[in-house]
Amino acid sequence: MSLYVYSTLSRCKQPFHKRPGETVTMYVCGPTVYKPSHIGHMVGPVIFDTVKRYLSWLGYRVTWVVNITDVDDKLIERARELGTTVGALAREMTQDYFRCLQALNVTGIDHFPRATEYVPFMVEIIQQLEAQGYAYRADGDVYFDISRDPDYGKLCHRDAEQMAAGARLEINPKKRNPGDFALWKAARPDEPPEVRFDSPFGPGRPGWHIECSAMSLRLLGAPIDIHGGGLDLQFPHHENELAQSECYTGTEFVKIWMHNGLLKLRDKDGHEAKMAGSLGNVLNVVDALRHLSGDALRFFILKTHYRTPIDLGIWDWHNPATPLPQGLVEARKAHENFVRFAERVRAVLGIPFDQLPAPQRADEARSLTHPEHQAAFQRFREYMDDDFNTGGAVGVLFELVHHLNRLADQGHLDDAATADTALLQTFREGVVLVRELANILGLTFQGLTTSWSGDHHLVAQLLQLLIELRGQLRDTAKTAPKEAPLRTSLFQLADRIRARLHELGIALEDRPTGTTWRIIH
RNA sequence: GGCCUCGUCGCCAAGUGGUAAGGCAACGGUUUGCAAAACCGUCAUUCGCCGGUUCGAAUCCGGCCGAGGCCUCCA
Repeated sequence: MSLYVYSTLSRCKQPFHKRPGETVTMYVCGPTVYKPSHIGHMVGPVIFDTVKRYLSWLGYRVTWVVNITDVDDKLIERARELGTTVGALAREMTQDYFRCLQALNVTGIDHFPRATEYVPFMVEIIQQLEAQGYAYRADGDVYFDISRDPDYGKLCHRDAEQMAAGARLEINPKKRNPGDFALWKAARPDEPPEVRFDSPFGPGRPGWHIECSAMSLRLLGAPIDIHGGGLDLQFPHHENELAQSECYTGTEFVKIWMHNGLLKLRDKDGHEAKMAGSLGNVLNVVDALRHLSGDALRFFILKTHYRTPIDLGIWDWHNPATPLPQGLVEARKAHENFVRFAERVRAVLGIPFDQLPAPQRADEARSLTHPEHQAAFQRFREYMDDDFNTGGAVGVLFELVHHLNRLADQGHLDDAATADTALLQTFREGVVLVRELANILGLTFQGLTTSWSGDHHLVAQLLQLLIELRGQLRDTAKTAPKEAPLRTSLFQLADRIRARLHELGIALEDRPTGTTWRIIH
């Protein structure tokens, strides 16, 4: 059993080039912090967080860097629109990004370098590229000359001629080749001084691609084991980053290029499109989290293999009555299985699911006595070893939960007085396994808890009171004679309370062991 | 025009040479005062279409049809 990972460069799954115990470096292109994050921005972080979790579980020591682009055309423009500074806008949007990551349980990022902090090193790289003849100055700008790099185009399998042939871009007369790209952009008089940096080439600011080269090389060094990002970054961003980095260092830049699929959705007429600000069909993370838990959103991302476009289904995004795309509504329903399971576990074992101790590493001692548990463990690992197939892994989790529910039913585990102790032991073993595997995926099995802006504790107490009173109604009704009108009306009253709460987004479940409540939307 | 994906049950989705995981929805049943939940059972002889290779193909090859991404900022 060993890990295989698909690389965009080789176009095939290749055996992972390091052994457990070794250090793995990972760099993923982060956001330009000029707008609140939409759910598409979370796909990469969730996937690579899961990659790190799995690698760590296998025993690798992973260092993961995600950059923050805090100087850029869009940022300048947006700050001007809002009448604020680039710095203030960037700080605010960076905070939004961090909150989103936290909500999705993305905890593995070790460094968040900001582009503006690495300008001197970028200048250094550009100077050397120029000295080596890979770059040329033109009117205050500095461009990378792709014709000097024989490897240019190897990541995306394109060559300059092809690109020139299909060129829709108007040719910048300063460039020697149409495919040349800016390493340094000369300052323009209409730009605020805060985005103007001094350099040997004159005042200006770095081009888009150079920042990732600088931050990844400085913090991780070449070769980086895993470089990730969205599929849309493949060209030109990663192609250019690769070219300039290898020309600068003279060595291999990246071992494995991983690209995740993009979010897609369908409008009312059934036309497919990706989610993009330019199309107006974006769903901000904070808006999504009003209607489903961060864990449910993470689950939604993970249930599809990372290289496949993730299908949000139909979404009438202009209609306030449909705050969520169909795919998220269904993911929330599917995820409820996990939430209910976690509640049951807490009721049976007396420990919240996300506080259960479970092995953190693959080589940690664990005894799986039940064949079903052994098989699940095996299959989960095979899926994850096969290019991080989280979709298959999630399936294993569902099967395990189903199996454990059956055990709990058979052993009457919900009621301590009647519980079968042998089955309880098996149940505990299985639950710990679920917890271990869920943790690799970063899933906590938590449902929606933050619907109310008010006092959560008070709400919980009021609900408890309501449940208690309703329980008395039902108890009275049950003891009343079968045909008594009182019995019927009391039950009707109890049902009405339950129905009304359901409309408010609270589900009541009457179990033999008592009534429980849960927020459903 | 060039490069590249994808098309598996009503919907989502795993499976990439050995005879179709899983989830949602739906339908029976157990249970319940009734629900809900949980459990039991049913739910693709078939993987866009047509050919080919093979003992054997959803999986490989060719063609066709359909959807999408990138080539300009984009996770």
